[in-house]
Amino acid sequence: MENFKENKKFQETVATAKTLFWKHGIKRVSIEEICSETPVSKMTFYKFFKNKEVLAEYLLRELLDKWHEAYTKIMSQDMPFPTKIKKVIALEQEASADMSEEFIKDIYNNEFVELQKLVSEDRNRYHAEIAKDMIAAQKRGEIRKGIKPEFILYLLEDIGNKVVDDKLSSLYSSKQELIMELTNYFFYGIMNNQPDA
Amino acid sequence: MENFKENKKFQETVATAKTLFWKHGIKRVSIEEICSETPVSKMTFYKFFKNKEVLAEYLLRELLDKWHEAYTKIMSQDMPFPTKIKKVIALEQEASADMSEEFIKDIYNNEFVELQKLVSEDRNRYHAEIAKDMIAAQKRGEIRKGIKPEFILYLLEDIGNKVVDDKLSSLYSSKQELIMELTNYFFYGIMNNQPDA
DNA sequence: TGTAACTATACGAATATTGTATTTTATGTG
DNA sequence: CACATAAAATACAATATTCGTATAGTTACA
Repeated sequence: MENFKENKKFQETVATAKTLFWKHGIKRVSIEEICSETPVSKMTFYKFFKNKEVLAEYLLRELLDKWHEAYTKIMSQDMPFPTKIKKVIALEQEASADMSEEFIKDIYNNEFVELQKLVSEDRNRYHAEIAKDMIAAQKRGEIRKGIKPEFILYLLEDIGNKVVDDKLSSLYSSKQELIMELTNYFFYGIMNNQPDA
Repeated sequence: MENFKENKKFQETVATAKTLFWKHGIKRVSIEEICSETPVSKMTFYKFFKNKEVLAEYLLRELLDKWHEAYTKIMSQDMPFPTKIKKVIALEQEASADMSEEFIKDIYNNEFVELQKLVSEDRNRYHAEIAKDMIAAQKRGEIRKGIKPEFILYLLEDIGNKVVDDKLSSLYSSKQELIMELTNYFFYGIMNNQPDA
């Protein structure tokens, strides 16, 4: 696959797709809509991406990489642990701010198998890293001594499951809200000293 | 046409449609989606509505009637004119709060001719009424003496045009924002004593 | 049991979308 | 200029989706 990242038309196409996907989800947006909005001809589009899902994959990968980079940066900084946690939570919030319910649904729900795979693989990877950071924090006394590292990993997995739990989801008006709640619950729940809300 | 307003399935169908239309606009929502979400069979749907646009018409008429009722109520109350204006503006805001950009686009833009007709007819009707109220307010000294009644009507028409002006729209991140700005501009612009923001 | 309201299923027709092929039109670049 | 490159425009077959209707089956219930 060629690398089009410097290509102007490519960048414009990706930008349009991001706007539309974030607003309406993936299913409700057609390739032709992306093309006419950009504007770019359909032929050029297919030069860049095999199909709509591959484009969504590209965007999602971009998002996850950015998230990971920001997370690593926060964790590597020299600041109190609770401050880091707050920043990580804010990061989460920021990333999902302009994301529609529909977009998240399209990723978690149905037909886009590759996207689900991408997200779940990434989750595993990042969870391992987060767990590592948490264990290190525990050694430094920032996380309660009583918690087993395996339990932290378990909790992270569990959050992933809870996000797609319909019963729990129905208690919240949006997935973002639920994700925030779970993120808060996780980080504050394991911390040594509860910070002020 | 039969009157189904007491029918439970009818009410459920209308409720689902409202949720979906308000979120995604009209074009992006299919009849089948409304049916499976409600849930109601397609046959029953077509018993209620000839097609999607007729359903949207029903919802829009409901909305416009409610708006009008609330407006009349505010205007008939005994309170200072600036307070009324504020309430009317708040009403406008409230009505469009959970409405997506997409829904407004679908009404103003393109293919749904009947909806546009409905809105423009209503606009004329309500404009006449608003103008009447404004002229009465002017008689009571609540609106600047210098303003001609015809100018008020002209302004109201003008607002309708500005809403669909792409050049102006591009200055705002959403149609709602633009509509609010214009509504504010109109009401505050003609008032006798500028109320505190 | 009968009837009214609704569902389930199936289906043809219309539309929309996808993905590709072919031909034109710009846009540089030596 | 001439040539190469990139993109646009157009057209098109293959699918997929959506629409609207017909028919048969189910449920609720007086």
